[in-house]
Amino acid sequence: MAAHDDEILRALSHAERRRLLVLCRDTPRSAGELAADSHMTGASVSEHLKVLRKTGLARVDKQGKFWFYRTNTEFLKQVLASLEAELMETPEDAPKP
Amino acid sequence: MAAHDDEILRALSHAERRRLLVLCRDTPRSAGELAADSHMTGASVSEHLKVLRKTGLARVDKQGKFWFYRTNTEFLKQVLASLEAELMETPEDAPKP
DNA sequence: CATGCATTTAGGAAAATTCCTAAATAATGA
DNA sequence: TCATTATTTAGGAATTTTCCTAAATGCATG
Repeated sequence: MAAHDDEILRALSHAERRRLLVLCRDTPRSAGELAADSHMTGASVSEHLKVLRKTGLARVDKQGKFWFYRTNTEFLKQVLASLEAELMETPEDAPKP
Repeated sequence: MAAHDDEILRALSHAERRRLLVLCRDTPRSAGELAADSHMTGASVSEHLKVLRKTGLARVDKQGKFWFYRTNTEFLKQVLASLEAELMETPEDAPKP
């Protein structure tokens, strides 16, 4: 977990964005569907989705008028694993090169 | 991981604060020791320590002139576990009440 | 091509974050 | 008590975040 990954953790530190990640984890969802399910404006949801995209936590698949978002589950797993490694692992736990 | 815990994740989203948590994880460290080891001002380190205190991620033990900080490892573990649960768990994984 | 729908981007205001220097507080010990 | 050391808090500037409304873009279809 390097310093430049602060951005990824900051992305995870907002409840709306975590909610979006969960919604798009198993099923791709269109931006409109996600916005409809939110207390926020479509524009605001779109901004949150942009943050998730930019950090690599979500990907978008444009199909015609619709933008389908899906969580990048593998990457998310890696992020959580390396956060845990950084914070909890004792030096001996570190894998040998 | 409830909405009000955004603050905790935001605290984790800064490299300096994660660094402080690791330094104080196994050995309590005085604020001065932590500041000496940082590229930042003592005042700035103190602010970061305040954030860690406020979120419950670290605790302080005042011994005379020195304030010894130590990471609240148990709580940190819980935070990481519940973050993972919120993001990765399928509904069936959820423990029965 | 014109219209409409889905979505994003622009612009902007309010609030929060980050970092610094300087000043305040707390504890020690001569 | 006075000076010294350890640390925090105050104050402030620069930057970022968050949310909104309004305007722009992309795509499909009559």
